[in-house]
Amino acid sequence: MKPTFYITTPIYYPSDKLHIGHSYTTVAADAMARYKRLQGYDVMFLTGTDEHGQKIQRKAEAKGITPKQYVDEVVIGIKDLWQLLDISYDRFIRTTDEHHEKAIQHIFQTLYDQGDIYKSEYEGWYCTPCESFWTETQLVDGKCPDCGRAVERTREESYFFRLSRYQQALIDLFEQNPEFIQPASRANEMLNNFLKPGLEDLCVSRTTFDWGIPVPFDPKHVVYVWIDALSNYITALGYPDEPADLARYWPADVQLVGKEIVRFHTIIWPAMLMALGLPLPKQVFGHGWLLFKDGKMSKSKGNVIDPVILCEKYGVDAIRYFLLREVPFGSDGIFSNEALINRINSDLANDLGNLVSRTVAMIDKYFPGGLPQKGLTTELDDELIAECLALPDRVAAAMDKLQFSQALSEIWKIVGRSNKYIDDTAPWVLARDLENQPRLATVLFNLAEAIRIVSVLIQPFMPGIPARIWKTLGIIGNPALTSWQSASVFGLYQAPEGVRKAEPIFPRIDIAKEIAALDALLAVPQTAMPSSEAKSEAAAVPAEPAAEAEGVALIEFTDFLKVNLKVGQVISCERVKGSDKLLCSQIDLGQEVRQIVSGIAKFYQPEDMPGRQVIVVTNLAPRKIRGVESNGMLLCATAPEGYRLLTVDQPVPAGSEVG
RNA sequence: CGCGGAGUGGAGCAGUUGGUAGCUUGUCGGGCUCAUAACCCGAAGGUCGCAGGUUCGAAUCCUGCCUCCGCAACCA
Repeated sequence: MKPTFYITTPIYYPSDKLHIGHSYTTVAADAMARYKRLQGYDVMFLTGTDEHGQKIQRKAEAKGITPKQYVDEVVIGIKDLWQLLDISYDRFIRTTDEHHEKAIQHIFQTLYDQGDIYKSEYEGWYCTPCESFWTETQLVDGKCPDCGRAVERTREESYFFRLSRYQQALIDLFEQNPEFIQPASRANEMLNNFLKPGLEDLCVSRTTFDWGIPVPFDPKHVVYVWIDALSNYITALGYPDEPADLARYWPADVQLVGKEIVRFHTIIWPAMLMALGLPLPKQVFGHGWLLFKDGKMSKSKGNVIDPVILCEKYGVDAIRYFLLREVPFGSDGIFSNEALINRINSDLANDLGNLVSRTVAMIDKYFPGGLPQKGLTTELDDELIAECLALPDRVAAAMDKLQFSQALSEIWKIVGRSNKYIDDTAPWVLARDLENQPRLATVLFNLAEAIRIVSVLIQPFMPGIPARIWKTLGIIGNPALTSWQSASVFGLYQAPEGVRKAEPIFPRIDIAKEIAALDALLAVPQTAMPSSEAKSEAAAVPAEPAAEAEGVALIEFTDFLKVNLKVGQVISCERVKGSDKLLCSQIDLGQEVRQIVSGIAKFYQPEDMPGRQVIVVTNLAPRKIRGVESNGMLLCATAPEGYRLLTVDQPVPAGSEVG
């Protein structure tokens, strides 16, 4: 029987459009799954969606459809995205699947029956209009952080999971299994921040919304995200009533998560499994984030990168290559259009693509009838051959640690070595003399062979390109030359029908032109109108339901007129005490002076503010922020470099209408 | 003193059983012409955040400090 390999991604929350960060995790998981399959493992690669909760319920209500209708639409888009990115998942779980819902009820009941879940009261501050609970620390100036109105101390009946019971077992787990959390530094974070200070029992039900799985014995409660979502990794395998796959694949070999949810996956999840008497996953890998030059990617900064657009422009394989090569898996990395294009140009077009082109061109030119297999070998060949033979093990060593970047870097050393080999052997010089034919044949044979080995080994990372290389090398449809095992042998190449010259597999990109186009495209990802270049497929592309939910609907002119905008002049400005983001300004609006609080302290100094003319929304409901009353809003552009205040290009009287 | 991460040639990064500081990209010079103005070679460029300490020897260990970033409450 084949050895098994079970790998998971988190299940994604379909309330927002997925961005490059989600793609990053999923592409990494896919590369690992493909690698293991090629090695001969019986692989189970699971991904899916976490579809319950208040936020989804509200989004659906806002659109006037049921939550289920809402998530059904979004899931179609997500699956299309995975198809676009060549994600080879074996199973896609949705927490609204009937089997999952039953399994969750079973888990909840089991934990309750054995005393791991108990009923108690959740004490907090309740805002009646918002129907929301808040903790002490979430309150703003003692008021509801959503609406600013008064909250009342309330107790809500809730079910709790006895997380505290597993504290010592978790500490032991961390200390005795350094492999459990990767990278290791994250284990310390968990130990110091959460485990050693002491674990509190976890509230695992809610009564404030009903889009969720009902607690079986108390249906006014729904199961909260912890048990509902985390359990997907076992319910997807049929737990509890169809245990065949569970027995086959559980425990998971590795569970990939972003670093922001390491805590849930290494504390709550193992505790739940302990309570259920199930083995723990062998490893949880918390990878880093893709950041921008100015920090984390987020919608509020308006710089979410759309994977769909990138794939259309550069091809899936190039994007996957960039994601896996640019940043060591586990660390944070910076995403920029320049970095992307530089990678594509130097690694893919110049190094690999050009190597294939020049090799195929020479074989075609010097041996149009086909390459003789054997020729004259010299010492110049030894190093290339030795490095090719050593490559598969190096790749395997890196992959087994999920070091995709390192694995690719090893492969590219051979690409570089091959380019150098061409210079060392100078085939065009050999070609001048018929006597050198045997030597020339060997040189080109070795090059074809090195390319063949590289093409086999890049399959996990770039699912599409290898076949194109095989076609041009004339070895497509010959499994003996393209199997994973064949990468460990040097000397297999043969192409009875000769090579076939083809278009470059990775065309070079004109940097300056592309950067400008990309910046323009990606700067407005939220709008309903894709630019002409993206339009062709964006219309057919999945992410639409989510995009709509982002509120891009057209409004009537009369709606626009509801917003009252005026030009104001800043009279004075000071920091809001105890905040590092807020400035409080007195603004002259002609008829009156307004106090307005803005989150721009990172980008503007209080002393630089007086005298500035700004655009003010004057008819916003007053709101206390950090205890300071704010009567309006200053309009800002959210540039990659930070917020930039809107202003007028010539001074105008304070209080001038904008419209 | 809330928690955590990071500071290495222009940029992005490697670099822990402490022993002459590496890679990619960029710049400059040279070579080649099979190839996607691609490829190959060479050069310039760093007191490894700062200050102490341990050591024969520290980017690497210890102490203190500085700066940046993320998380946590504040961006109407």
